[in-house]
Amino acid sequence: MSSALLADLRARGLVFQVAGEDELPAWLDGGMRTLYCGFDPTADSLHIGHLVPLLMLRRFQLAGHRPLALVGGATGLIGDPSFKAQERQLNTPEVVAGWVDKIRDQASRFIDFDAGDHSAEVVNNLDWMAGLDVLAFLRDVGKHFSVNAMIQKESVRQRLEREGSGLSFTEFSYMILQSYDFAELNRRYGCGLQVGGSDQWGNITGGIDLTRRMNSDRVYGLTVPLITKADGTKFGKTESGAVWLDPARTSPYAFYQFWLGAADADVYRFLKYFTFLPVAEIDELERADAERAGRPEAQAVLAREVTRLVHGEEGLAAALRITESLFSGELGGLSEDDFRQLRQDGLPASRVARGELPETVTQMLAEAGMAASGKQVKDALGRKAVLVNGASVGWEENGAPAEVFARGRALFGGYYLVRLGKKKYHLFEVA
RNA sequence: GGAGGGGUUCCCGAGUGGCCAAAGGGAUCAGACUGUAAAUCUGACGCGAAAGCUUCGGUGGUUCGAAUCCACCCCCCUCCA
Repeated sequence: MSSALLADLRARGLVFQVAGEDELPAWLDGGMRTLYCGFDPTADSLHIGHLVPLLMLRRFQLAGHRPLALVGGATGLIGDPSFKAQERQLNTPEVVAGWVDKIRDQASRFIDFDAGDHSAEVVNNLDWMAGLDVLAFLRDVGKHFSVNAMIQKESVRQRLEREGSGLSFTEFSYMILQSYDFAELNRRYGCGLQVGGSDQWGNITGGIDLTRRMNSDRVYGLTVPLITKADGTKFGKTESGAVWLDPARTSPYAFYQFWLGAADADVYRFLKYFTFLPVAEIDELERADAERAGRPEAQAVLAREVTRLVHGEEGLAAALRITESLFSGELGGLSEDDFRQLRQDGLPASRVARGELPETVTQMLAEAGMAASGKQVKDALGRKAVLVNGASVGWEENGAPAEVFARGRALFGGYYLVRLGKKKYHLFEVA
């Protein structure tokens, strides 16, 4: 059942490195296997950079295996130095503990906890690390690690070689902690495979070695590739920062828009990475798009699929509702109810008292978060790139927000849909 | 403990007394072109509507004037012990 899974993963380009390549297919075919992937709490939400490994767990579960999602309550207190340019700031245990809870809930949505013998589980490495005493750790675990080998790892090389940065013992030890996780999960759950991002290769192989030494068991590792964009810029960033999985941080609408904006050069790859659509279907879509010459459909498919995966049917419906009303036609078609709905569905919105309008339009839009600074709004105003309920606003009106947001220009008494540039919308309610 | 090197605007990285809100590149934002693409071209890019205000690790000082000079402090790196 599982060589087929591996073949599919390869076809999707999801396999970057494999530890134990020769035996892994047979091992997977040999029955239900347990695998894990770790997620360190470095914020109160996961972001789309975590999506590929998260979906990986699900892919394995769908193929009949048992996934463990590990939340790094302990490792999150230390900080992974892998390929990081600088030493990281430590977070307090209270803060990390709070993040652990949130991330546990998020990760849980992607795996099935009610799947019989291959039901997923969420584990926290703080459970076995918290009670570990230093001497036991150094004697029983540390003794298996060769510093000579550790400093050879590519993941820390930069920190060791580059002038201007350093590596504390704390972060250097991270690899040992993660390795110990693997050995511990192997002991507790018979876990035999760790998946992770390509930056985790060093940590994964460390765990494989430790498991062999401590448990005399042969275990495997698999990394997924780093997601890149054809234009060389970093994947997963928008002007407002990371794209989060938490709807309170990145609304389903913004999430949907992010994927919709995928470049042609990336979109078919992304479909393979981030959706469960069969590869053949994706290839067919690519062919059709190429023939059509014009606007491709792939972005819409990608946005729909991934938004549904992360935010469910309801989140997707909300995203589509907003997208359609904003980008495909007349605002006139919207009812007062629709405006309320838009706000609820995640369109950025704010409420201002009519008596408390700021002195300038730039101030108003910047404060609403439509632009990083008033300067940017100024630029947009000067280029006729600001529309209020469809009507262009010029720089000369900057000093008169009361006129720009006059009652007579409102929709349904107090709604002003402001557009800045081509894609940024904000709903103002002036009462 | 000793010797040396370094901390500049989101990032990289110039800048050693006025011409510096600070070169250049990247990222980002806006415009044109388009498909809510890509590439390209244009403009913006510390904050502010403006007057003006606040920056170059920190604190003091020298000077008409400092990112640039001096003192002390903090942090980082390299080598030696």
